[in-house]
Amino acid sequence: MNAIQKIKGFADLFPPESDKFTFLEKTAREVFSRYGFGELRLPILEKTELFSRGIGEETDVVQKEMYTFKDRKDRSLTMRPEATAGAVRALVDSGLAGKGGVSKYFTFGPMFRYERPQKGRMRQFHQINAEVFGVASPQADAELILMLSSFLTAAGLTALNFELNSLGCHDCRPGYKAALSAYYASLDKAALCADCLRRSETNPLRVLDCKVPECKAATANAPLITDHLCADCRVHFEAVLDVLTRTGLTYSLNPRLVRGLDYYVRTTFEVTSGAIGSQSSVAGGGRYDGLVPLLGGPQVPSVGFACGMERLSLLLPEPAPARCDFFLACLDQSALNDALLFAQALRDKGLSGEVALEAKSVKSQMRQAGKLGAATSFILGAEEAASGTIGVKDMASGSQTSVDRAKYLSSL
RNA sequence: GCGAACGUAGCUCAGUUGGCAGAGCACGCGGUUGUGGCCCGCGUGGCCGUGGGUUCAAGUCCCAUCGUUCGCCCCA
Repeated sequence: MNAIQKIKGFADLFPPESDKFTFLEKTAREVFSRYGFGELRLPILEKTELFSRGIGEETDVVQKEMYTFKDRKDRSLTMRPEATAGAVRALVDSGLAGKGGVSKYFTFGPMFRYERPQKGRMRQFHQINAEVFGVASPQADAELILMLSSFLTAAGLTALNFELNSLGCHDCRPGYKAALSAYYASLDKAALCADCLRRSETNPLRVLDCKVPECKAATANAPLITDHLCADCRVHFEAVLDVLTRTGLTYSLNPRLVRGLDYYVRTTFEVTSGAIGSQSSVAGGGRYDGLVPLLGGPQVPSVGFACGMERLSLLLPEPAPARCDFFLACLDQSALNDALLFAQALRDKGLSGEVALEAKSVKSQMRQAGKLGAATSFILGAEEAASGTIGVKDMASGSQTSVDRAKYLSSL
């Protein structure tokens, strides 16, 4: 029989890789709960329309990256490519959106995008998301960014860059886009790369984020969004920055920070690392005040972020091996059951360890005990089985004694 | 969707101008009665990614295909 392989861009996570994911989730839970966030568990499959409407029909994600298929009743369904649209749908669906007040949720889970895999980019990847619904204030943005920062710090990730920008709102962004288009029109046609020539029509903001040196040079003097913000947007952005500055968070302003999803307004931010290859963004987010109404709900201002677990995981050190209190070596086939029962009793007392499940040579069993880093080895052979005793060897010193099994257990 | 590199033992990788499939690690057994780490000996383990082609002969050369990796793009 031929073996069946996993599909491209999908990964099986074994320890210690899976331990890193568990650690990230545990850390996120602890930190987020200090900020009053509750866990939201969302479906992975949604109606396709949720994403095409929520993320934006013209975005790359919707145009060419979604896992979309028909179900048995011919409905178009999509494996979620991101979490925010689903979270908003859940909010509206459940009636919470109409209730007023503030809702704060985090959610973990897999996302799916049909892209060419590379370092830090999988077709199934995992995010930690947090969303705040119902507050328009800049303090909500600032608190969320601080929470993200606290989480990353708690996870031991410190060499990260925080970049912030404001994309303006539906009042001031059109004026800025017009100024930008006028600027591109004034440039020599050869000044931009082929991609950017196209983008200057389709997505003028994206040109600012191009990494091609000629484009960087050509846009060096381009008008900046931060010079075109309306008064409200400017005040909002400055309030966010004021809080972050006063907490001592190191950040940089990046007026060229453009995010690929249509729904962002005002504050946007990104956290990057220089240590994980070309997919350097480990977290990103921003304010999306228009999304809830776009998905059929009332006007509910919102702000959120997403963290890429695979990318964070690349920055995490190898976790320490699990503590091993004991290894129970069994030297005689006939004593295997007694060995297992003794190990069970030790584990019931809260100890961690392993027991021989087959009677291999003493040497190999002791080697295994050493390899596991067991603090203590127990040795159970025919002699001990008959007399109700067991050998107890301290692995660090090598000294060994014989004890009565029942008495030993009751002394723990 | 585009580009480049790479697929040989469980893992990391050698393999010459085409000529009997290799090492290290890991695993198993042993180095005098039932005791780990260091050291030593022996052993298990391979459709050389897959399918064609060239050749007396292919891991090696050619074509195709699948997969992996790193970029582009995009984003977390």
